[in-house]
Amino acid sequence: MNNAILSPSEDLNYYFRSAFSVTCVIFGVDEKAIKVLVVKRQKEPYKGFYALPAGMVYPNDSIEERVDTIVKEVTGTSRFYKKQIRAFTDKSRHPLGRVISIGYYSFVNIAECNLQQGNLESESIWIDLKSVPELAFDHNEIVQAAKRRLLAKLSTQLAGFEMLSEKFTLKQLQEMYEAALGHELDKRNFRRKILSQDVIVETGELLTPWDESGKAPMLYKLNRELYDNRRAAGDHFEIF
Amino acid sequence: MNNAILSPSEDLNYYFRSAFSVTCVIFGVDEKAIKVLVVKRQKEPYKGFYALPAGMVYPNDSIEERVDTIVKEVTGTSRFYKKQIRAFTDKSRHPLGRVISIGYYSFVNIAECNLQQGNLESESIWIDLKSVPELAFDHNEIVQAAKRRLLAKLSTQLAGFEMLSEKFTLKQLQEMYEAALGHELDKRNFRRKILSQDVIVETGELLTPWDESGKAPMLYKLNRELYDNRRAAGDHFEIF
DNA sequence: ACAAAAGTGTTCCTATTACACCCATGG
DNA sequence: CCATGGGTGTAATAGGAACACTTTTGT
Repeated sequence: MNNAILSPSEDLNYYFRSAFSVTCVIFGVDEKAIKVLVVKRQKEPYKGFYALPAGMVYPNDSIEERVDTIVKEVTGTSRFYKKQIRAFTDKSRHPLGRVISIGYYSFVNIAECNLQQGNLESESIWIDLKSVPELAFDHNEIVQAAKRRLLAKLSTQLAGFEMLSEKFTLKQLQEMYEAALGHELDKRNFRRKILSQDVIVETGELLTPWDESGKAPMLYKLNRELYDNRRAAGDHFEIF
Repeated sequence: MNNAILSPSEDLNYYFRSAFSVTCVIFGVDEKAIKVLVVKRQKEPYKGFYALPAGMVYPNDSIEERVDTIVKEVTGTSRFYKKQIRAFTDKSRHPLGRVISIGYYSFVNIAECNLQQGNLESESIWIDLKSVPELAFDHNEIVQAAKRRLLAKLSTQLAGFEMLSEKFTLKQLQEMYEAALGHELDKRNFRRKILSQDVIVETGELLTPWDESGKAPMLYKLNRELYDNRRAAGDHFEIF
């Protein structure tokens, strides 16, 4: 294509020949590891490859709503956090034409999910973030970018509650952090630092059922209102 | 438009009716303040409003190259840093159709710039980041996002050298940081912290010409190779 | 000799780290 | 009563913040 030979009117129309999609990196924590949701592709291109949940977006559809729809559809839960990573714009990233994709990362609680298993449309599994296989399109690059964002978020802020149940033990929170950071943390220092932020509060309930020996641990929850207000006021809940 | 009435073949084509643009938030430092480059629009829509430098992107053009072209064209320099902010995707952000814009922020040295002044195409000025007027499209939102990124970058990392000359005094570096952070810094602590990172090195030259009284200050420069290598290795040059 | 800016060390204090025992519960 | 995990405090250290004077140069 040569811009110079187009007349002004052809020119303007020519801009409106691109498409965009959204691509979701959905994170959860399980077995003390960070997992990513991938879906086996049932059709070309990249048939048989695992890929991130993604979808084309119609010109008059909202991007964010499209992401919400995809995350809900594929996980079966509507309690999740999401945030845009960036646009992925390689010219050759999609074989069907110029399709730029807006990447999002998302946190869900794996225990609350109901993956659509075994139907023709999708076969989805949680894979360990440390052993992501070769994925379709540029999805490995998107996972890498998402991983950096997850790391940056959790290593500087008190966040990621959507990967736990609404009520959680401090040990579960700590294990999520250890999985994200890739190293162990001191129990006492961790509890002190978290609780000093004043937004994680006791519920008064103990974890149940409790099969282990010893005392059942206290359940805590996020004071979401205080958290959101303080974030809106610029507080970053720095913890490391 | 109603997706339900489209046949599958019409359906696929329908995706390819969007356009995208790039929008650049170009930062510089001058008079101990962070400035943003804005251009007065000579045509509709938003004729007469100030806007960020931006441009539509053809379906087969590279986004990043388009950004480079725009930044060079509007500033007249080709020494700059740039990084994607995110995609701005509001359905109604552009009156001519569905145009999502990929936002970039950029650092340039204002002293090295040659703005295209007074021609019909553009009238561009540096405005203080603290007093940005109402801009065209969703450009105020893009400036806000860019400002947060600039703050995050400079307040956690040793960065922003592209806003200074290749050789700079530590005082100039400090004043850039003070402008970005919005508060003064202790000279001795600042120098200690910066130099302890080992990537800012003396050139042996003194700043010249030197009209002030007293001793002319030492010029320093970034050891770019070491800096890039250490960044590639995951070093974040945290300084605060 | 004086005015103006450059350049340099030390002390104090706060924040982070490292570390070990008692308690409650269920079998 | 014993095995297991939950829950708590303190001492040592390192890093950040506060702070003032001497040196150089041009007028």
